[in-house]
Amino acid sequence: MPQASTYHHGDLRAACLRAARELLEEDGSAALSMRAVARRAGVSPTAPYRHFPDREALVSAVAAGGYRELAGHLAAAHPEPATPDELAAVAVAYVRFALDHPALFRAMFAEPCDPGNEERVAATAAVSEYVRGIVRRAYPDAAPDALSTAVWALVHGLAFLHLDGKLDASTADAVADRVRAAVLALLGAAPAPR
Amino acid sequence: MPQASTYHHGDLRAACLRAARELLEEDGSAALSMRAVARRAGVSPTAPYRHFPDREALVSAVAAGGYRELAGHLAAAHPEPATPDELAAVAVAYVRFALDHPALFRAMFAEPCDPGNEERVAATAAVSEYVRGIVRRAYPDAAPDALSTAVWALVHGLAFLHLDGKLDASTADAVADRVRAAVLALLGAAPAPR
DNA sequence: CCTTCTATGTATGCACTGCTCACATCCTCG
DNA sequence: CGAGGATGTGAGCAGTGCATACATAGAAGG
Repeated sequence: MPQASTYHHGDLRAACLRAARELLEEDGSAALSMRAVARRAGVSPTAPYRHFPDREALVSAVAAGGYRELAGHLAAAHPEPATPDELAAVAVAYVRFALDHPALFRAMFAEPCDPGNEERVAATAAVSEYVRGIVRRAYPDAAPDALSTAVWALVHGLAFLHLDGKLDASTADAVADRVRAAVLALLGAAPAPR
Repeated sequence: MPQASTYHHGDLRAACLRAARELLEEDGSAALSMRAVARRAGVSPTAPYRHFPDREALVSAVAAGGYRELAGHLAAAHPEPATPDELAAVAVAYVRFALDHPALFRAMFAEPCDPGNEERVAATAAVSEYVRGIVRRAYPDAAPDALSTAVWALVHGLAFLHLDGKLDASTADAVADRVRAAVLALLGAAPAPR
């Protein structure tokens, strides 16, 4: 625990990430400015630049955290899904996450994932691997790449269409039903699970 | 054609949209500022505000144009798709459009489609209806809402995953093959076309 | 034809932003 | 204990969105 020494913050990097995350949740991505983060962390406007070379880097770090959080959220929905129903439950959790954290979710996908940011690349790769693993386990006889790509794309697209108001997202149940139905429809085309 | 009268531009609104579109294609969404648009249109920094109440409105108008362009692009891929293969061709065109105009595509979906902007809402509704109509025609016996939602989400998700570099988009052929395979897989689960 | 009204463009200015650079402070380690 | 590097501060620049007051021109009506 950092003592109340005025000058050095103690863990400014973490404080910046937390502040950025809060700003994102409260007022959306437009409110996520370096200076606002600094204000919220109770620090001078340029202090965050000691930990993040530029705004891009801050956003990428927040996004990376978002990926980790998403992975945890999915795992919580079902640790090792194997049946189509279990897989659909994970899909519902994915869309739920997007709807619960719209600004964060957009930050995670709005800008191109610059290959320069290793943390971010690694985090997205982890999600990708997670989905692939699930599909491989559930459908060992299918072409895993094609099927997991299709599943991820379907779920990802559903998340965005709900976010954009193209699909009614007013009740959680309706969203869940829609996502489940779409995923099960896609999986119906795959070889039946063993 | 407007004469070279210095003061009044002639059709500044259209010029702004064109300039904004160019800036988007050239340097991405960050370069799309009111002032940059004004500069490119050869007009004072605040002139565009006569035609767009704020930046949001300008972006929404550009996005609306993008939706119309996308609709045209899809129709060009196949005017009235009925078979799964034809439908897949339209899907490929959708993803192609996203990859050819990444910044525009992101502008179309990055921010929540505020229900206030009628032009934008109408434009997205048109695309939605277009997809629905295709699916209804191709699969008259399926639940049209569920199936068209699933198809759109799949294709939309594929577009974003390619945009974000999660799927290799280096060659157009590879992208097309992947999209086709995913769409045909999904459609395999639907009642066969008559 | 001349006035007036309104749409459209201009000029100025404020608050804010990302970012740079010079400086201050503190912790660590030789 | 003293040097040096890490971390924070401060002032300042260029650029932004936008509001407000002003200028201009083309159309409408006498």
